[in-house]
Amino acid sequence: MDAAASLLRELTPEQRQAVTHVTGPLLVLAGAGSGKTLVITRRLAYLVAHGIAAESILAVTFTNKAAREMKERIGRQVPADRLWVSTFHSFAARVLRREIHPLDYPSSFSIYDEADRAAVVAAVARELGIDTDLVPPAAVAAAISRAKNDLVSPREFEDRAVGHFAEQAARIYVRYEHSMKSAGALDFDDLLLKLRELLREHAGVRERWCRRFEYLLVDEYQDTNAIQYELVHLLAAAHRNLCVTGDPDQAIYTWRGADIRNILRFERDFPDARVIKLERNFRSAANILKAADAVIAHNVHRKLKRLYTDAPDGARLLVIGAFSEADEARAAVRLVAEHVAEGGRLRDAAVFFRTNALSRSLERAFLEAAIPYDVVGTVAFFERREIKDVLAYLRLVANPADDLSLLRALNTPPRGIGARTVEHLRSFAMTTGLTLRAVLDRIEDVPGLRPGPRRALLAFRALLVDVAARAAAGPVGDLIAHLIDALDFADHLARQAGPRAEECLENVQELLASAREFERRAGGSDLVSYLEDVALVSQADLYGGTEDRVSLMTIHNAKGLEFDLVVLVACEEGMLPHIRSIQSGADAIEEERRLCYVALTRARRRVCLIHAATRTVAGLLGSPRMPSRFLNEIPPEVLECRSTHRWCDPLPETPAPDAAPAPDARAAVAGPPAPELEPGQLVRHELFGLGRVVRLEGRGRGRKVRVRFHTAGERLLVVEYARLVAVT
DNA sequence: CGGATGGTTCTTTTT
DNA sequence: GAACCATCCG
Repeated sequence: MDAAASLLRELTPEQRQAVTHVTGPLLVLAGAGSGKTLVITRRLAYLVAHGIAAESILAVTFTNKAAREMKERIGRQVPADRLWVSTFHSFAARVLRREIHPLDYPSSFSIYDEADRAAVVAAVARELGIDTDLVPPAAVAAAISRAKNDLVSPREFEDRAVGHFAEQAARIYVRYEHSMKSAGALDFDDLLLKLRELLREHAGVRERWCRRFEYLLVDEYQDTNAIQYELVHLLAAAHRNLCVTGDPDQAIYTWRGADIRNILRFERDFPDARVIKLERNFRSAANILKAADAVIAHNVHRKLKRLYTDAPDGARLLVIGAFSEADEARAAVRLVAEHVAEGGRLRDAAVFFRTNALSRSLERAFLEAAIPYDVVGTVAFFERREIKDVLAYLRLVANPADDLSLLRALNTPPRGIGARTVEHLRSFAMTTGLTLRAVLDRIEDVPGLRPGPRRALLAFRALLVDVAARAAAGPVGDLIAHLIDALDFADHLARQAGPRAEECLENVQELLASAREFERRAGGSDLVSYLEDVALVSQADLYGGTEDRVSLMTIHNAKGLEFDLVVLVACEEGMLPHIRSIQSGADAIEEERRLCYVALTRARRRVCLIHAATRTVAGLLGSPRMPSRFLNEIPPEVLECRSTHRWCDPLPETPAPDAAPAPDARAAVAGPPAPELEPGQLVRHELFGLGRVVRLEGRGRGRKVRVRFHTAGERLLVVEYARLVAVT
């Protein structure tokens, strides 16, 4: 029992209670920074240490990354290989692979992401001859998603439809479902819905999984939606060994169907539930906590909760007024540079923003300052065009009914199959009720094809047959490598992507590497599970290498993370709270306030809030901007206000050697030793690609190098930070 | 058919 | 500023 005893070390009495609670319902209301993750991992390890079989435990987290980390942490204390830790969506997909048969789907079903759904909606709208100006596909896609979350079937949707948009959306919804079904495809909402259907209507399946998982834990319960709520209750109904954790003040996903009431009514759902509040904050300096507390206190619809800390006040929160977004970005860079100069590491600093578009000016500024950064999920890796192109072939092989993937692969790279040919194929498919893949097999019967396209189609079919054979024979990595080769993909990218070709090719190489990595991690190379893995990665999953870089991300992506320094940009009316929320009313404003709360409580030591007086939105300079109302909600005594004109120039100097950061931090920032540089030397920069050294300037730590990059133009970089690699 | 060109229209947050 | 489109020409 030594292992079990060590699991209780260094816990507060409340934390200990939560960890040692074994049977029956448990609600852990965990304030920001109160050690929630610690409690969850310790508790799961505690269960295993007390003889509960790991495979009978299911833990649901918000991202796959959180799942992986949690599993790893537990694994350090007890054997955790057989523990199921995953997101709702991954969990659903995993169960459906084994159980979906009664719903008349193939177990190799495709998973369609948001972009795929939009494409299907657009295609369906076109088929139905619907004017996409009056009925925008994006709005229809959103309406369909909302309907699914509210358990509204296409038929019910149709019955309720009032007005042109709703009526047309209803027609599209009906046809969309049909199209998904015949493609053997599920969208994100379907994953949860189909699992719900199975558990409700197929007693055998229900019993199997309810018996299998005797202990359930759901993290971030405040952000579960109605279907997730129902799934949890279906699975826990028999044994009621259900632990949920969360914080209503950190609910930031109501816009996609999450319902805070799920967590608020837990005690009513389970009157005998044990409720444990974790209110002591171990993360933030007291001033930061005071500010966050004061802001969130303005929310009316709220369960009262008080966070406290023994930590010292720390610095005041810095509020900076900038002129423009460029000015703001420079201020952010300067703050990060100062953090490093004071001995901090880049990986302990983060810049948060409300919308993705705001990352651009920041990226430019950090690039210019040659400070390495990581952007979490701007264009998510797996949504890149070249990646989706390659994956389309794999998806098609895994699920030949997947028409969307076929259409994508059909003429990428261009092989002489144009819109007219596609129309012939589609109308033949429509009249015969065949999938496009099946139409290819009967290409001889398709009327109206000219010899050129017909030959191209035959070649395409032969390619698919070849790829399918290889898929059956070898690992996914080999398959991708073969595809890149067989498609002449490098050549294709060079033609299609122009100056970005190299970057695209690198992405494709990265895909190959990730497939190999998957083979290692999963210990197998099953194509279907690889594609599932790919489809369900979240933006946050791809973030967080071991490298020392400053993090740039949306507040939503910051959930669950913590940093010494947090810079929050665009603290303006219209951005935070966002204009759309201002327009949609009080509840939306409260969610924006929770976002602000989440942002503030990520910080351990230092918070800087920046607002700009002007900002270009959609290429246009907007009207003057007001500082965010949330800034006014912070008590002035914990604030320090500045404007950039007294403060921001001159630009940050590289710290002098004697004022240098601690050796370990410096080493981390500097990375590998700089290569010997001289004019004419060919070098590679991680972001700018290949270039040639023009000139060296200065000496010592501040030494700079001017490089003319093939694609990124000429740039002046600090040698120490630029991480140039000499190319011979 | 495919690539290039120029015009138009957006931008909240994401599993 | 970029992503998406419609249109035109080789």
